[in-house]
Amino acid sequence: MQRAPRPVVDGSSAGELDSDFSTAVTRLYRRLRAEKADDQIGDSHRAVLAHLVKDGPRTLRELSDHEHVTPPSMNQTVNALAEWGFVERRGDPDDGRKVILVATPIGAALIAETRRRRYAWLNAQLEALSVSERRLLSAATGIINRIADS
Amino acid sequence: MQRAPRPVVDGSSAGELDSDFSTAVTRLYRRLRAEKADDQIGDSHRAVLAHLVKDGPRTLRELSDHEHVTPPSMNQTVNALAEWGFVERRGDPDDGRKVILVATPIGAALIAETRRRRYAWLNAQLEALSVSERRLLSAATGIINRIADS
DNA sequence: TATTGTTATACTCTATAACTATA
DNA sequence: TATAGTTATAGAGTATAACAATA
Repeated sequence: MQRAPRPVVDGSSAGELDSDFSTAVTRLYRRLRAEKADDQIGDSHRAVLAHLVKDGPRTLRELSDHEHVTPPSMNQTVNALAEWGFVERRGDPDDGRKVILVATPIGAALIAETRRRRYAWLNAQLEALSVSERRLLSAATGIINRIADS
Repeated sequence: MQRAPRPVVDGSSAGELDSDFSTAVTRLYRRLRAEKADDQIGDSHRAVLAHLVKDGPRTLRELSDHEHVTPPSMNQTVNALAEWGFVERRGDPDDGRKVILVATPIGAALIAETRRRRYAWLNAQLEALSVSERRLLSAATGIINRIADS
């Protein structure tokens, strides 16, 4: 069997990147989740609430698209957030089918407080990087978001 | 209440990065999982099998440390892989307590085949990037792995 | 008919607690 | 006593299928 050609190893060819990059993202995701384990609110719930706080009210469909989960799945997440008093369901005056999800003041406060506490571990890792490495990660963050949204 | 100071916005300060970076990683993880959904083998199982194929035999503890999950959790993953014939359990001749997990030829073939098929979506996204953006992501991959391992 | 949201249900992954075997 | 692995069980998050209400 012929070996796959791998002339370039600096990451400038896409074939080199895919599995390495994918694996790295997956492993960091698990690590982040492990670090943030015993928090008030789970990771999925927090992501949705933070999105609502940051970017304003959204419909269920918009939320499920944004987080790349199915509408029923998002509905359960929203149910929990509503039960806890962190979001409110409001009808859309223009379209009776739609439901607008809005973060409550309590929800916004939770996100603010969580941000202060929650990223302690990651923040420490980032502090340990050089300035140029942080700039690099910052630039990578933009690219990663673009890929996630495409 | 006083606003948190945010003089630098180019990502060179760690405080800017934490939540943005964390959110980006989480969202890309979900997107990757959504893309890879109907595959022969789940994401967690694949990661373990790929690790064994790439880096050779490992003990259960080594695997659970590497993937940042608990040993019982990893044990279930390994049980499934063993049932499917993708890994084999072997005793350690030097330490009767240890079990060495080894990828079988079938397991290695699955990873090879999966690599060809599985990253189609991500690969297409990466192809669409410029060479310098790919270099940037490649460099970021190293940093991400370092953070995940620390 | 198509779209939005919802309910019911099941599956995957991971965790904690408790146990066995070996060092 | 400590460590490696395992079993039993539970919880979180997500998916699919089926349904209701509105456009």
